[in-house]
Amino acid sequence: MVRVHHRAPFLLVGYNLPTMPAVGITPEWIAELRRQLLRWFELHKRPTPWRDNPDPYRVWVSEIMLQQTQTATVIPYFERFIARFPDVHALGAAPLEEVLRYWEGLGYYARARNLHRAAQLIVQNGGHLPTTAEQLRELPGIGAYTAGAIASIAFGQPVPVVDGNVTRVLARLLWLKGDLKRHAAQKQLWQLAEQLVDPDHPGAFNQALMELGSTVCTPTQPRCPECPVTHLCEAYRRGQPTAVPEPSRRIPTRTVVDVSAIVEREGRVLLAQRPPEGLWGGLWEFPRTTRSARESLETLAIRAAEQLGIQVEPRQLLLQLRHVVTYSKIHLYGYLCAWHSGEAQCGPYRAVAWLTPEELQHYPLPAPQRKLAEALQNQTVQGTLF
DNA sequence: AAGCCGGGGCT
DNA sequence: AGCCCAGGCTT
Repeated sequence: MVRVHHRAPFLLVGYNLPTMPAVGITPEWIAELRRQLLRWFELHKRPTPWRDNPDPYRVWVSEIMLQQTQTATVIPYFERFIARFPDVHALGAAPLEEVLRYWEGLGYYARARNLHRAAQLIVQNGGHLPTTAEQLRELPGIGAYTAGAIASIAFGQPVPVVDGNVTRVLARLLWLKGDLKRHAAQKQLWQLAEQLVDPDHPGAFNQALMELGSTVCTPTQPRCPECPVTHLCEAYRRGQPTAVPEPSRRIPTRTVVDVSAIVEREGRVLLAQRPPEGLWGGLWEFPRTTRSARESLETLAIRAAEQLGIQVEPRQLLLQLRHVVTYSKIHLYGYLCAWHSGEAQCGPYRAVAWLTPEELQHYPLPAPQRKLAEALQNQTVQGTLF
């Protein structure tokens, strides 16, 4: 016998997939979860431009931007992007370089490249987004999560979504132990979410689950007093809301030093374009390289200059140092292999250009490089090494 | 299954 | 200054 408003009996069994509860998800429990989440969401959802006007194209753009990026960060980017590319036709017709310029600062630039490619595919197929998760999934940049999000939010399809927020909320509600990033666990979470999603309000339900995860059921400091479903939450009942989900293995990080060379000539600065794929693909940057942080600054600067193929000339060359943390390896990004009489040729870089400060505005740069460009314009670049 | 993308938030 | 976060894609 299970009573509503009372903890359902959880029984953790470990025969095959020990992360999943065998008992506890009753129809009453699900109905109460839906009711409470939908009510809470209606009261507490953050106003966003894509919620104010959820046409499929806008939902799509917002969901791509929201991958790995928080809502507050996305909003101003979304508004600028939509103002310039108001529909799929405008996006498909625009040059990639301009799309990247509007994406500048958001990171993960493959998202912009895929969005652009997908827009062109959609235009070729009549200009309408597919309406089912399965069909959406075929577009570049749309995986299981984004397909479910667009299908449920924009088209009202009763399909689930599982992202990091949903994973965390479900782990806490149902006390799911183990590494939930593993494929077997993710598969189970999708099945679970499929059972839970409200068939009458799939978009609101999915957004409610994610919104709860991002504003209340947060990773390190959950605001349980503000949570509408503590009475359904096993982690809360145990008094250990942050004990689940358990952390998964992390790739160790290393500190490296990132060196940019600012080469000026007759009021122009030297920029290089990165290869179309990989880190900062297709973006431009001041010629730069990275080296192990263990070397002395002097050695580092000399080696960096050699690496960039630039002869050290005190008045022309400025090296800006910045510490960065990468995931697992030290990147060596690109180099200029020749530098003579105003001509610069490049190795892994795709192209080089001498740009005036005005022209610099129209080229997509990674966020740290844009900051350097702005510092250069404001004449605040200091720390000359030579 | 594991690693690569790259910003921002938090401590 | 360093740790944490995370969907899609490649290998």
